[in-house]
Amino acid sequence: MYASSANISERQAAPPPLAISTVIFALRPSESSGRPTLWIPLVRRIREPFLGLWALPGGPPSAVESLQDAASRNLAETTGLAPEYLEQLYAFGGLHRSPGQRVVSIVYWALVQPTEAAMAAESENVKWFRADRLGDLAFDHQHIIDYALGRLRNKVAYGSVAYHLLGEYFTLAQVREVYEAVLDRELDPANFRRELKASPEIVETDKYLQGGKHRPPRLYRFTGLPGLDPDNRSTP
Amino acid sequence: MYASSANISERQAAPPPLAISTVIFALRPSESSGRPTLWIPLVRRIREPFLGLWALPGGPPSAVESLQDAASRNLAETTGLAPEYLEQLYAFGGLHRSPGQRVVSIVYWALVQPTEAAMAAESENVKWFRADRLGDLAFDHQHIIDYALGRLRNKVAYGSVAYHLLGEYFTLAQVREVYEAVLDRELDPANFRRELKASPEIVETDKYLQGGKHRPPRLYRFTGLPGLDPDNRSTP
DNA sequence: TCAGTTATAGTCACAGTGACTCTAACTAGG
DNA sequence: CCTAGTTAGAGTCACTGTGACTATAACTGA
Repeated sequence: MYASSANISERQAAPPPLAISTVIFALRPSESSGRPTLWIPLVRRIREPFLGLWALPGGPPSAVESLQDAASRNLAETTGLAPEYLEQLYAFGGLHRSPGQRVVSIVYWALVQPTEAAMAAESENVKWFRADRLGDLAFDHQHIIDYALGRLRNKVAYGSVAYHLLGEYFTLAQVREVYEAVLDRELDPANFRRELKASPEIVETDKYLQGGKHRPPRLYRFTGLPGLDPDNRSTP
Repeated sequence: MYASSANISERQAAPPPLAISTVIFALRPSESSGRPTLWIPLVRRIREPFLGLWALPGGPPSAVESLQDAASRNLAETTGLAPEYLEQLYAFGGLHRSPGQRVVSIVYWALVQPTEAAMAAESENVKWFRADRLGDLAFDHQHIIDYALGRLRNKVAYGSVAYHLLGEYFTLAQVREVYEAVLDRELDPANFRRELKASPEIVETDKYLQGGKHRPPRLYRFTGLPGLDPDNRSTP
């Protein structure tokens, strides 16, 4: 009775087309406050559906690259950047995500460093937006970005992922600003510093950041693993 | 320069075929100790590649069902059961997962209740195995199961997912046995009980479990949400 | 030289938790 | 009926991590 299910496994129906998309996060100073905020690059739709609207960068995976390589590639193509952190987010496969044909999207999310992000390529059809001020997006991309933001917040709160949004050297106050921007709440500077100093992945350097109007803060480095798909490091 | 990337998004190459697979967990008493252990149903391959080996239940999604519905369906087809908990695990898309054609598998993981699992359908080509004694599996399915086990452990340790492996009524000691089986270490009964009693999702009933050789323990119920894809509850 | 600002160290009270002890309530066997 | 054995379940104690807060250090700019 149930044995026939093994047959079903290999019946070939018309497979839904597959796409890879990537939510790319980087920090940029806010125009108003100057404090770091999250930004996301989007590409303009140049055909129907949703012609003219902004959408996540993406496309079909080529036959000779892994899913992660496809994500990495469309990140490079839209921004010219290499990701500091890249991880699979979720596979979205609802029936009505795209008008007309049904598409299954495997979505990745990436973090890139601000120094690079500042000089990232922009053009008529590629533009960066503040993550909290996106306007109308194509498809279900607003929903996907919300989901990615949730994951980012979760990973920042419980993991050691915030450093991938910073450069090689950073002050503890800069790390705190990243946490505050992502989690959207203020943190006690003294307690936050105590917590970071307890982490073995954060090491002191003998450099200091000069140029402020106050006592120069010490610079630190992150010595944890580079964050390329930690969930899937050994997956073929 | 980068604007052309928007074109790439829609160039149509031959898309890799898509499959949905499901890792299904249930508790059964161990033959030796009688304590609960994790079991997984597998289906026998009835064609090449890997003819005769055991594999995860799965198949292509039909054009008219969501990915989760497809997972739910092949769960019903192989075991005759409805999942108590069902969540997306990961999309595996390496180039060499399957000899010959490249396949992208979106894998779900499920928990089913032991009362049902005990009477689950078995046949020549569908059989349950202890999760820690599987033997040689087809494709990369051993790797996928290891990954699912890691996720299960993590969710048990930090979430409230263990109850979906139990029936409606359970004693606190039974919950502890589930934790011990999944996490593979012993837990202090008194402290564990204190922790559970602090959780508002676990409520006392006025029933007791009779039939032991000792003081009858009180039965409790879980009042949290049913665990059908909490990550994706509102995703189209 | 002093005011302003941030860095950095330190203190205190409290909540959560691991290890442990003690009593309650049942069954089984004589 | 009594006692030993077993698990249920309550409670204690010391330690640790953490939020709130205070105090001092080191710089800049007027």
